[in-house]
Amino acid sequence: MIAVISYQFRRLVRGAGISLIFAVVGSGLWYWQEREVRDRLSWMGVPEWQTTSWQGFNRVLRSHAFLVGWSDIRVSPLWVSYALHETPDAPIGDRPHGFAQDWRSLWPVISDQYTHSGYDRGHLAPNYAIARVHGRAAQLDTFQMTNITPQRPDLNRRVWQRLEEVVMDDFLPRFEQLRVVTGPVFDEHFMHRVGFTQVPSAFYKIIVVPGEHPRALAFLIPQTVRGDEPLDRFLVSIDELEARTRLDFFPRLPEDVETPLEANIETKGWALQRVARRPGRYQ
DNA sequence: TTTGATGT
Repeated sequence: MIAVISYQFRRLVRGAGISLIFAVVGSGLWYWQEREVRDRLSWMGVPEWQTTSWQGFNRVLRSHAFLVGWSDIRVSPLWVSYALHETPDAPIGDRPHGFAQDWRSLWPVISDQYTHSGYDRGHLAPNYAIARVHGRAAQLDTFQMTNITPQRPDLNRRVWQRLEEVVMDDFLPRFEQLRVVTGPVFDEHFMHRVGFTQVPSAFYKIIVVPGEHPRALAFLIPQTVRGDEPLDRFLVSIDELEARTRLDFFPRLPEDVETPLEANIETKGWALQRVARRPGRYQ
């Protein structure tokens, strides 16, 4: 009798041990692969939230060519991170007709909620840039609703479009490699929602030239723009964006590099005066 | 060829 119990017990222990090995090896592989993907799609670590406030809490959603820091509280991305490199000219895929619900958002975020809201479905990871550099599957990912935020048409179709065009037509040929972090800025006195999604009061975009001596340009653009403003009017320091978003950008950057890069607005070498007033393609 | 959307 005792012999039978002890045999079954040993079998149970052995089974548990094998399960544990699978769990450890499996999660180790997941962690290693996830870290590799994050390094490829971000720069110097994904944005971290300041632990003293709930506003920055987010979880990382991974797509083919970009990462999304998703907030279940704002029902919105807080940041989107992607990499760009020069590619030969080739036709890109057709613009898809609609926007897809993303099963990873806890609350249902549906394209219809934007209809007649007065806000565009504004891309954070841009359709054209991602399609050009990363191909069709990545392009389709940008039409997931977790990559979309409510943007006023004069921002989305004019200033934001002009900025994204300058990134692809000027900054990328000039520097060959770029890392971009972009996202919304919220104002606690402006609590309007589209569906479940909180409407941002402004948007930021940080463009980084990686390397031993990194450069960075940061923009903060309010919803209320007319559309024809010179782009350099919206330049800010990364420190200011960190104060407004309660995020810590590039947490793995060594402090002696981070301090000047994030405190200063350094425009030398970007040839901004040549592109800041370039007219948009629409309206 | 090719950069944003809307709505019929």
